[in-house]
Amino acid sequence: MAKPPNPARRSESSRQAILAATGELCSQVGYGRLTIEAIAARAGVSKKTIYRWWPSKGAVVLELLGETATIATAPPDTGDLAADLHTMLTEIVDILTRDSAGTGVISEALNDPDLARDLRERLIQPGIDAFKQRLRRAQDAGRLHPDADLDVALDLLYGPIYHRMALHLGMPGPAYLGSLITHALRALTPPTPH
Amino acid sequence: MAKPPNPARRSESSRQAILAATGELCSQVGYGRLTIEAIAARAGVSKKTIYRWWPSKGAVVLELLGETATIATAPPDTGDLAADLHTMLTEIVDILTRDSAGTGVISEALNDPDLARDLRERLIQPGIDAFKQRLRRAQDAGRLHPDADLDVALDLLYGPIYHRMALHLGMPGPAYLGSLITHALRALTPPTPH
Amino acid sequence: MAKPPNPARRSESSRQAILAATGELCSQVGYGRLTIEAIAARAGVSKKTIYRWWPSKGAVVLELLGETATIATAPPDTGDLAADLHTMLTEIVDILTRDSAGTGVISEALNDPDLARDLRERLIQPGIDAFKQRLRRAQDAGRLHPDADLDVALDLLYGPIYHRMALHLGMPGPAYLGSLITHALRALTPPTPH
Amino acid sequence: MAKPPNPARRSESSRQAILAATGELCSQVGYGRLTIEAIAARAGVSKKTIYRWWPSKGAVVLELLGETATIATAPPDTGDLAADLHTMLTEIVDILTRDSAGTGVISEALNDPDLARDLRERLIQPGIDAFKQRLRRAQDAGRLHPDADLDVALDLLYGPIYHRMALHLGMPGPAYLGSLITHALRALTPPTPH
DNA sequence: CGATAAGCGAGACGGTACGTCGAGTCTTGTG
DNA sequence: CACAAGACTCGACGTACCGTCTCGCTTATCG
Repeated sequence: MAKPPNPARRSESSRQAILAATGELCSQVGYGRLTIEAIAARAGVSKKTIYRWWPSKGAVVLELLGETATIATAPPDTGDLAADLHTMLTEIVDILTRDSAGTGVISEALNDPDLARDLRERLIQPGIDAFKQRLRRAQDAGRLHPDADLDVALDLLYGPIYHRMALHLGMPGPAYLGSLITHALRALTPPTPH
Repeated sequence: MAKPPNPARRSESSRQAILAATGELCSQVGYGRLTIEAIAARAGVSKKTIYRWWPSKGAVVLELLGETATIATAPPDTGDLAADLHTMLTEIVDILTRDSAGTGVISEALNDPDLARDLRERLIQPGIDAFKQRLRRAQDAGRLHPDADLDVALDLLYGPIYHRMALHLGMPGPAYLGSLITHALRALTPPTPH
Repeated sequence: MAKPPNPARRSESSRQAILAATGELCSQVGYGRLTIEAIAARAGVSKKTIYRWWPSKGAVVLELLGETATIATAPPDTGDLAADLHTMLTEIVDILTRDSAGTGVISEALNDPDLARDLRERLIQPGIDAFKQRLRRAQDAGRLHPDADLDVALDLLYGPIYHRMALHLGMPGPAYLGSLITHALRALTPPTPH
Repeated sequence: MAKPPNPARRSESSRQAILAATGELCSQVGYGRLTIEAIAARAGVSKKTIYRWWPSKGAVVLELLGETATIATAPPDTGDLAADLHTMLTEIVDILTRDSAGTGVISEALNDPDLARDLRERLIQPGIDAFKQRLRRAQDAGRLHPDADLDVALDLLYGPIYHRMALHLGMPGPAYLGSLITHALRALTPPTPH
């Protein structure tokens, strides 16, 4: 029945227009008030064209985020672990602070399992992999305890950001971020030999 | 113009019926598919009555959570800090796992500043206060570093839960929670004198 | 069941306030947009008080019309039949032109048999009786054909007014009214003996 | 802003279903209790589709009347003026008696200038034109006074019907209609030469 | 190289829920 | 017990978007 469209014949210009319109509207009215109807109108595109390629507005914004993001790239490695972590965390904070697209997709995904899966697979997991990769290097360099659980590390470092976002406790500034990193590393670092 | 109704004349039975209906529907169809229309119908109540006392469906569910919650109560204090933290964290995990009401309100609040404020003031802040109160006792008992920043402690302990919730990384089980607590405490504990 | 209230204890001041408010609102917003709610608010009266004494907004306006009207009084009799008819018809035209109360009640009565009955019995029938009384005098004076049907006379004289009102053909001015009277009387007058 | 829809793409089947449902409901519950909601439900049509093409329920019923009506057609001309008038007047009486659609639209139009204009232009004026055309022929044939004012004729003949409708005096039967026609013609006919 | 099938814009369609309005009823407290 | 105040249920309003569905119109393969 549901015959999937042929991606080869897809109009790239329409795709671009849709993502552009989505971005503009999202900054103007916020993710909550964003509608497919408005995106189509602003992009000069048929609603059908949007529904042909995306299952929901969340999926469109997700793709927009993927377009913009530098997240999934290789982690920075300056040799200074704390500084690199600071860079990585700051990027997430920026995304969640910049406009409502980031928090919007996260909020939508909380009620939409399909979107949640896409979000995790396309944006989150690559970021996690990069993070772990960087930490493993630090571990190899003896900077972290050799038995340190990297999942725990992930939670300790990224957790505070999402905690503060979810409960509106104020996004962490650079200094506070530094403090968090210090504490987290202390939990993961082998006791300094005296 | 918009004259606020007189709370003294409010029908308590309607309020109860609305909250009950909200709870039932939320478990049945999930927060996302919950509608004011359905709540009114199931509660045998006029939509107007709902709109008279709550600004949005999120606000209704928030009040329902507040009704149910034991969160804001005094924190447990068995003397065993790690065990008490486990109890407190488990409660949050339960709330976020039980049904879609908890995550639903959080997701809604991400796009609705008014709801976000209510959520923080009515549910979150009391919990934070209780948490800090417990930690301060531990600090006084020398269990924590005297200079430990309790905000950092909060973030390190609760952050992982919201991190995993927001990104659908799987909610932490008791064991993993224990591991997190161990790590977090290590970051907050004075170095054991050798 | 439906226990009728005791008219003796009725508050005359409330009644006055309701009718006054009705009149003012009717001129301001028109019969169509008139609501019981607004009448109660403007009159400083409980909605219940209105419903206690009147079955519908149409009934209130009807009573207001009855209060204002001079219709039911004795017909003018200057001896000049045509002039007297002109006076009587002009009064109706005035009522239907002045504000939306007159046409409003008529329009409501078209869909509300109870109101229709009240309208006819309280306002219309007395007017008809007065009209016929005047015509009968003319008949006795030989001014009309002795066999003339007064119902027909009523229809011929008043019909045009309601015709033009109902179909929005423009209410007749004094001159046109005169022409109508002339024609109607011609139909009712005995052929002049040659 | 308010972009009018493209009539070319209009669904004729929806239009038919709407008018049919309107007719059925109007006979069943009467014009007063007719609602757009019920029409949409019965017609299996979205409310939006009704609002897209009609401004109000009155407009829908008006179109239904226009669909049904034979009014605007050429007037009958059997050579017998009185008989032809009887035919024409009877048709109006029938429409106003058949169901509540006719009186309903008239009552609505009394409070809605836009509907009133549509009613007059689409239904009434063509009927008036046909009526006058027939009378002009009678005039040419010497059956009416050459100076007779056809507007007066219209008022004298149709007026009684609307008078009795508006004031609920009982719709005229065939005999009474004949009597009215006789009288009206007497007012419009040249004095018979002796 | 011309048919033909696809994506496309436009936007009408059946739906669902929205948030508001007013009707008419009911409750509470006052005089 | 009539009244002012106003909360209540009910039902309809008119609107907004949803996601689906024709329509013609490119446009880009493939027989």
